[in-house]
Amino acid sequence: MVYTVGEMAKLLGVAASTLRYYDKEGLLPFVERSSGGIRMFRESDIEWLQVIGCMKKAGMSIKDIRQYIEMALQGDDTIDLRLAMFRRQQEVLKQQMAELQHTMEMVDYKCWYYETAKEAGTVDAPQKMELAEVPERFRKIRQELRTAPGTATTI
Amino acid sequence: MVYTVGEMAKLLGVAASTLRYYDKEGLLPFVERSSGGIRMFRESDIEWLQVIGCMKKAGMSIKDIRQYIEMALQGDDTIDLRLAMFRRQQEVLKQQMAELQHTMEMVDYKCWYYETAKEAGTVDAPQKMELAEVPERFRKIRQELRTAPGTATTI
DNA sequence: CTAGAACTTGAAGTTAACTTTAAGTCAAGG
DNA sequence: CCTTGACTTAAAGTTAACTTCAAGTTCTAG
Repeated sequence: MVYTVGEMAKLLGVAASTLRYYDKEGLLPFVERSSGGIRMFRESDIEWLQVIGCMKKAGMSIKDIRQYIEMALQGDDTIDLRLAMFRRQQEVLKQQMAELQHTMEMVDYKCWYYETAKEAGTVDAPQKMELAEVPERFRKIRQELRTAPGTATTI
Repeated sequence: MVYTVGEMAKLLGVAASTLRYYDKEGLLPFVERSSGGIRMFRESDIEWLQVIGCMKKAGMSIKDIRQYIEMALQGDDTIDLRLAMFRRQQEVLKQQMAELQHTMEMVDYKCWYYETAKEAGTVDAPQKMELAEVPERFRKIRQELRTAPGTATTI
């Protein structure tokens, strides 16, 4: 089974123009063409496309992804390089996860903040509350929000 | 203690031009000016800036953030709206977290894939391995990578 | 009082990742 | 054979979020 660019785009849930753009940027050198020049995506190309999609979600640029594709096409000589690349990406993702966790704590705090404000009818309630009255799990983030990053708050 | 735009930028670890841009976009209506027109950031403005930073990390656009700032300046009438906004953002973050988790699984799989390839000296080793030989925790993601999204693989 | 660093603004420039347009080509059904 | 819809390319346009530039102003230290 082979697919045209439009069919593959539909299958993956992206725009056909995106796949053409990726091709132009050298991300799809493995896609073959018909005698008339039309792209023929093979079933096995789906894996390439899924990996590209995941690398994009991991925050990698088109340029970085092309490097990976080029390495992969070079064959077994680049296994070490590719392994190193994914190991580095693992670290990047861990970092992203920690940041996301932190952002979530802030949003949780803000939800509590506005729930408290709603009950009292004014933001003065949470805003002027003593730290000791604030639920324990929000104390750290509250302190953090009120000071510049990297500013130690311990006296 | 008040800060100029350059001092505040340094404190927060961003470019001064970024703060000026945010101001131009209406994100910093609370920042006062000296008689000569120079921005004077107050200690308490740090909290606003931290919240803006967190909202950005959560993937919100400048425009969305401005809406929040405008609501906050309107006072207690918009508490409900602001609460709804952060609740929605909570959902968005949960979704992001799930995606990041999934991306991580893919990268973990790829690390295993290239470690196995490295040992064997060829990517054929992991590529052509039977599903049963693949470590259990990578089977699902391997299947997923090899098929289009939403394609059920259970026969 | 003045030099110079840091501030001000508006406008233009940058970058990444697409998307759209225009002009033309291919392929399948009738 | 011919229509029609999907394909092709190159080139231009879009968008968000900044960054840089140019010309002028303010503040601080000597």
